[in-house]
Amino acid sequence: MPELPDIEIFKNYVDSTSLHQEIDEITVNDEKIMEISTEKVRKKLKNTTLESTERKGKYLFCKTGKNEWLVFHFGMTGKLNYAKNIEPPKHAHFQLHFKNGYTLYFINTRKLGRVNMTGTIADFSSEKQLGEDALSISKEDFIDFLTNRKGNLKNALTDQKNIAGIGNIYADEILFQAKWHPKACPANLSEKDLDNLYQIMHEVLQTAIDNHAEPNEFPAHFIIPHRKKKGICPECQSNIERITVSGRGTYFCPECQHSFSD
DNA sequence: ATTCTTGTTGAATG
DNA sequence: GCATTCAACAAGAA
Repeated sequence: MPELPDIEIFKNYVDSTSLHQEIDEITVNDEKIMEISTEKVRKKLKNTTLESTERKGKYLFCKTGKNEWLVFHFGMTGKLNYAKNIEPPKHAHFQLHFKNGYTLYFINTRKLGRVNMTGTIADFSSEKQLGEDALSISKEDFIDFLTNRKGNLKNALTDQKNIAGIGNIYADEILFQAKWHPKACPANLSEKDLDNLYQIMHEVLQTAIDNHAEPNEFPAHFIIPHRKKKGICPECQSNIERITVSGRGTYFCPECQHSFSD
């Protein structure tokens, strides 16, 4: 489930498995996921190492020994597996083979993930129009952005150009915790409401990371485990409703979540 | 069998 | 130029 908390877990995974080991070779099994040519990536990665990682929004950046960055975007079904002497996993369309015999498999069931490289994260961010990370954005920038924002609140939270990292699932969670209807108009939020929403955005994302982005480890008051047909609100036991907001399936509690401050 | 799905992009529409 | 909606990508789950 690759949104900000999931990518943070992937970052920790790369940090604890794949750093400081020389890369022997790469394998690309489907060019579709490559945003730059396989040959360029091969030339840049062979005989170097991954030295450190950064996450911004839903992107994972791995700094190489040559001072460039290998970039992963996980799409909707991307994940990583670091292993030795195994049958390559299904859909492991990109593979980094290390000289110690291990391979880092980039598994992308649906081919919506991407592999890229960049000189600097700043350049990459401007190319992709990537906004401030949701865990790094200042309260002032957050409030500035939502003040005068048109459209619905959920769409604003998932706009990667302004707040990077929140996707469909965590937007629903943040709005549930903040008790806002996903279609609420940002203009309905007072300064105090925006302040509160900012705090809750942080809390939800950090709590998810602390719980390994594993929904079945989430606190009982989270809506994510109940985000399904016939789901029951963990706060008031009402039936969770499903609607479409900005083209995405959206689950919310009609009793707890409102479009205006009380 | 049909519908839905964690994401992003670009075309079509109003 | 906007905001909004939809299709496309692809594979699998419900």
